[in-house]
Amino acid sequence: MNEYYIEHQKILLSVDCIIFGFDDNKLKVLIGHRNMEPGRGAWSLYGGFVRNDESVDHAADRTLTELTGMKHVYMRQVGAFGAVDRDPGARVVSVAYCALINVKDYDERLLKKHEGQWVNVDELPEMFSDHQAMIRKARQMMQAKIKTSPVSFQLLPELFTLTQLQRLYEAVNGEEVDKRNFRKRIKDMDFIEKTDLIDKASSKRGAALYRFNANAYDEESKFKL
Amino acid sequence: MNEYYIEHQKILLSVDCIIFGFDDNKLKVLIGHRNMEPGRGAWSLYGGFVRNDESVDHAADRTLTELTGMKHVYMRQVGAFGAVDRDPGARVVSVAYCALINVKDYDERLLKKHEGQWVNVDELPEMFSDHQAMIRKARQMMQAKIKTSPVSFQLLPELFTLTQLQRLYEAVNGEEVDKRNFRKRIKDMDFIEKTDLIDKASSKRGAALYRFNANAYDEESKFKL
DNA sequence: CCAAAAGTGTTCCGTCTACACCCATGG
DNA sequence: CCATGGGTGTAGACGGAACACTTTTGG
Repeated sequence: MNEYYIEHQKILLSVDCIIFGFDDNKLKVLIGHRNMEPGRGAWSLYGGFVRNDESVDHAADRTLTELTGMKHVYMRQVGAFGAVDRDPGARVVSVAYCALINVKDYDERLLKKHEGQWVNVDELPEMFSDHQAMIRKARQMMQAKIKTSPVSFQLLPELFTLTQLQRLYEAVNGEEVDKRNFRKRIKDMDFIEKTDLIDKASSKRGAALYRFNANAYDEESKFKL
Repeated sequence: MNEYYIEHQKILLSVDCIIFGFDDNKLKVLIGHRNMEPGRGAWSLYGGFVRNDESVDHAADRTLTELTGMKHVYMRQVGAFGAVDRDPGARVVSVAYCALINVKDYDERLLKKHEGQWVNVDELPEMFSDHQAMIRKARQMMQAKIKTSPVSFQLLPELFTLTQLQRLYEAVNGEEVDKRNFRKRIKDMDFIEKTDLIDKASSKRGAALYRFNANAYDEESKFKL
């Protein structure tokens, strides 16, 4: 009986990437126009089919690299989306992945070639299939993660100011927090290191630049924002 | 180029169920012997292939019902497992689901027919493929969930004592908690209702039986254990 | 009568929250 | 000289953790 279904199963497997970035104090997601029928032209996440000789994780990495030129990016599985009619053209089950990138780091030309657009995660357009639901789920994951593990730094340049970090935190969670309390929590985490450098771009006085020291951070470190 | 991969994709899609139960103050998982080559006879989760005309979620429900006779069971997706060589016989990607059932509720005959075995989640045998990893991930999800949402009641009979609930909580998290503090937290949750009934099975004195009132519990209720 | 589980409050300590003013500088 | 964002400390409220004894009853 199992053999019967194996022989006749006609399900395609794809991946979709929810690529988050942080810019202009807003959490953004990178989307594009779908380049296949059905639904050609609709707003869509970037995705692709899983190849026979690669893992599902690898398919997601590859999709991201093809789009941005970036490698070794922080990426986590969001989940499988498997409704029968989620793709009107064929039976396609898709595994969604969430990637966090620094908006300044990708290859501009590649992005232009693919006509990628950064959109505010709170102002999504109509999108193909269940892609909005994928983004919502990814954002929830992100909100949970950012409080207890040092993922925020993936969205920032190597050197950042505490105000940038705070604005990022606020953008992800959709609410403002007290500056003094926020900075107090940062001080408790030794692996967020103050450098001697000053960023003069954001203010006249200048703000100290910080760096996340991944080596100093390890399993027993407490992360709490 | 996409078309090329669609045509040639040879990936099968299955589901696997991590079925948790609570018995003898231990968290258990229901496993069986694999009934297919390769790996026939190895310890394995219950699973099956996704049909062309059903959602992935539905495939998981169906698998559980075929095994236990139970419907409308609490079930959540754990994630997709997609390593290339995870199944030595074919390219199979599997979506794992976690189900919580009350050990007394399933159909004994069906379970016997399938030769299901409850094993302590802390003492798993060698298992087929990545099934141990699936169980570990499901357990982590469970530990996170049980603290903030009322899933524990899925593992208990409708009427239960506070000691049972506490032992369950301890079994999931692998550590003991203080009885008085635990009961204080229960008192704060109005949707955990004390009944007039007394359970005499567990002690000479008898213990009050409680019930989870799902109607009284709603979105704005706070759940914190 | 005693073993075994049920049931019950208070104190302490650490953590989180609320809150307002001075500083440095470019224009 | 002033507008703009950077930087700093304290007091009070709240929530979590530690902790021990009495009750009931079957055997």
